[in-house]
Amino acid sequence: MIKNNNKPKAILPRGFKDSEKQLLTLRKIVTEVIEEECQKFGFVKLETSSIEYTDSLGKFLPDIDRPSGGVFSLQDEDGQWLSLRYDLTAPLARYVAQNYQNLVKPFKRYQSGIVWRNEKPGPGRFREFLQFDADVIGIQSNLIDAELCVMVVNILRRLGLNDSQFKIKYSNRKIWTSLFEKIKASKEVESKILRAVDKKDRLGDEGVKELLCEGRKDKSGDFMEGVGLDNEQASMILDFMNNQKQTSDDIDEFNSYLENFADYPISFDPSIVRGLDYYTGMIFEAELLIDVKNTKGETIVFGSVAGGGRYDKLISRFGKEDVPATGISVGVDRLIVALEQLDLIKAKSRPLVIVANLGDNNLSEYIRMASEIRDAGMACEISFGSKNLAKQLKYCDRKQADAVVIAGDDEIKNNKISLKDLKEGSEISKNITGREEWKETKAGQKEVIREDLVSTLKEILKI
RNA sequence: GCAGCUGUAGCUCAGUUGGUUAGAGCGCCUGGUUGUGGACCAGGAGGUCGGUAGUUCAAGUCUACCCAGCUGUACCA
Repeated sequence: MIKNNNKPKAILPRGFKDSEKQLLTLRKIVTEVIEEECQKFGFVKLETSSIEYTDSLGKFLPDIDRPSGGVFSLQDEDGQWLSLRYDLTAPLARYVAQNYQNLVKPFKRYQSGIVWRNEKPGPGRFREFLQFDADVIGIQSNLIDAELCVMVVNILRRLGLNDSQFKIKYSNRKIWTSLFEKIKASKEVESKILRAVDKKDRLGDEGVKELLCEGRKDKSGDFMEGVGLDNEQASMILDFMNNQKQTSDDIDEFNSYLENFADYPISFDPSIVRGLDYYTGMIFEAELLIDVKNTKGETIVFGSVAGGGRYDKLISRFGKEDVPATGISVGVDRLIVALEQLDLIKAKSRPLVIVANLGDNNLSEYIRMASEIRDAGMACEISFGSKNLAKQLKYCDRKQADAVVIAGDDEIKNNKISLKDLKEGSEISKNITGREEWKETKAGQKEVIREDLVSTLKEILKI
């Protein structure tokens, strides 16, 4: 007996998945809506390469201990480190810096593509996923940030969400500066505070406070050290984080655009922080307000489906002068999960007709019929395997075919064909219990003359 | 990375105080049916019990270590 010991296991690395018809179709539908909306706002499509030099992606240089911390990296023949992109913004910054002279400014581009992250996958979080980005390079004004938010609302509405099912929250990085001065926070502590505030949606005010002070235990009982602030400092931060009444010059300008969109669900929320270091001004996030269930049927905190903000320093990293920039990313796959649960999108596919094969002596006729059906815009395949009709019908069932053409020697001799509406047949069969009755009923089946093949199929498929 | 939990058939799981040949449901395959999908009936395939070492007359069951998965959490440009 041959042992399997040394053969590779047919399994996928964790955090990766094969994308099958359903997902691919939905991706296409959603992406088309997003792209159309971007085009309406004057954005132009760009595709950058999947691999970049690691150092142009950011500060994550491979080192000996962690050759790829967060990113998938490999070393080129000349010793240079290359990495798969982890988002679409860093490659955009490189592209703009590289082609700055030739670009029309402001440069508005959108891009849709797979990105890779070498980190631990969680429920609904993969190491390879589809991201969508729209960015504007070269406009200082916060009006364009507001316009991006309006565009996101348009997109979500067009995908079928109503205004009670999502909201856009915005804030501005700069408003924290004065508070940090008041509580005399060092640069390092500033980062820790923002990181704690960022967890508000998941941990609530209490959780954030624990993180700001002595630390907190997670669900498994593991203890996380806190920032070490005293009670008074923590309270000031919590008050600030929940104070909806603040403003700043940036926010005023942003709002002057939004005044024209009073019915848009866009509101200020100072607890929006988003990432770190990277953003320099306005920041925004699209949050779904619906209950989303995981594969086990448990309700989960879904988090944001889109987010972005202003990053005025990203392009100057390449030794150029500062270029103002702002942009938004959409997590398309996450959005699809939500839209599917709300039953807002369905993957429609071309109706499929199968020509049953009841003998190779009729093959020429089967091929002619298949061509006619395809010419009429339907999908059609000829059964080339078993001549057993039961097996062929089982195949039709599993393939979710809509109709089957049954034409054996008798039919062809008499210029007839039998057409079976599989969806109707499946309905009829629910009321049949006996085997003989089932066989005789030929549910959903009718006989027509050969010339009526295509027209009858169109009737059955309602096209 | 840290912590908790879980590893028995493709999937979901049962398996008694350690005791003979490790089971069930679902799924899969074949036949009933070379001219009718479902249901039904009959039969069948499929397991290094996560791994290694140990305790024992005897280990799926007990012990140690390792590995993997899940969940939480940290980091996340």
